[in-house]
Amino acid sequence: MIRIVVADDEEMIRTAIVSLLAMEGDLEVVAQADNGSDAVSLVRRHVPEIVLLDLEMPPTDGIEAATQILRSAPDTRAVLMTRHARPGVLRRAMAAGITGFVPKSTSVSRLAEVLRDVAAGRRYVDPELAAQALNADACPLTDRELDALRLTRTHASVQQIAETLHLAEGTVRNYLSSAMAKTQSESRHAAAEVAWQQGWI
Amino acid sequence: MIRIVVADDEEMIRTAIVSLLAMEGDLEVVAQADNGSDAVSLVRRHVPEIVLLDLEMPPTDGIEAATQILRSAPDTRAVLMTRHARPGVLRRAMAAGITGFVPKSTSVSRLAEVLRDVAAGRRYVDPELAAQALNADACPLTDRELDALRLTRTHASVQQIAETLHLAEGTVRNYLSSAMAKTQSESRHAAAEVAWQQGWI
DNA sequence: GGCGGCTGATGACAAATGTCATCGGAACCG
DNA sequence: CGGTTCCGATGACATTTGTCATCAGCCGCC
Repeated sequence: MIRIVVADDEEMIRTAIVSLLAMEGDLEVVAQADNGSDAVSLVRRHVPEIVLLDLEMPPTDGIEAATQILRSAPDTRAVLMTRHARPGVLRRAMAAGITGFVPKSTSVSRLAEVLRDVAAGRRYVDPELAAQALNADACPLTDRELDALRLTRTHASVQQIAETLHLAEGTVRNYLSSAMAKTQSESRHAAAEVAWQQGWI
Repeated sequence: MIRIVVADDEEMIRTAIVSLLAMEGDLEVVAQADNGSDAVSLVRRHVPEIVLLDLEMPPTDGIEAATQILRSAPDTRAVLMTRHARPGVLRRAMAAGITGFVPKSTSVSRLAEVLRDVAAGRRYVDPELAAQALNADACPLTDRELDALRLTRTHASVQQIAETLHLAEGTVRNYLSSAMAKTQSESRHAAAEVAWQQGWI
């Protein structure tokens, strides 16, 4: 029996996945969570073979949850699911030590196969995603540029960004200007969008 | 046998829903689509009792698809599912003539019950959503203000918005300024976000 | 018939944003 | 040691964006 903890904030899909996985005979869902931090504590309690994590889970996202889980339960293998497969995310997820990565364009029966593979010690990365990630450009942006873009996505003004980062306004403008040039965008908002789409932030 | 067409762009959840509904005995999924326009033509072909539509489906969203479906197949009843239940959306969906509205925080078994209710001629609206919608403020924005905000969400500049809408730049600035005042926002981007969160666009 | 709201526009002005050149310090690498 | 890159800053400047007053036509409504 392969013991699994499932975390996804969307009830409908989580319950659907759990029901279908439960019918697979060799898979047992021992606990489920609707957010990242619950997932961390549930894994600590149940120590399953596999934890299946949604990437998009506010406030703690899947990669962050996986990082914490793999630190406290190094024998548990983490498999990430994602809705929108942004290229750079795979790179960050691999760096966090995850074992499997599937897009939500996978059927649940296929997912079950992947979970068996992972339990058997193999890794699984969706080939489409892997190809994307290999073709993807490495992030050309510096840490501070990424900081400024992250805050831009929250609709903050340059002044607010400067305050938050404890920088001068002009410095923030410089970072954003540089980020816009690197992403060939015409506004900081568009640049932030590009960085997001690429999975850089 | 209740005949159903299901449309959701997310494969994993669509296949999961379809599998679980199929086990219900009295429900039969006769076709499925991963976008709005396919859903419209499938309903035209199969003329099911019910069409189950995801709200968030690019490029044609669920409300738009429902509108077209109910025009060409007035006997089919439309049920909308949504991930993020923005208050104003329910109002627009009801205006489009949908019969059921469920959030994706519903389990699939509960969904099956709702579909039976709807097939039996009843309406179903998630009570949580209904309460939200009743408390929600009516949209204070004019059509043109909404147009400008919609384009703002795509990170277009004022100039680009003006070109797209065939307006003078100054006019667009006026609309946006007015929208910002009505939404108590400090930038057009924030105003667009508010309008989106409220379900006005 | 007048009032109010929506649409569309203009002009003037202030504030925010983006561009560019330039500087200094720190860290890293060959 | 020198070169390069990142970080942080400044000042001057152009452009974009937002504000405000004002105007005109159109429509619906009392």
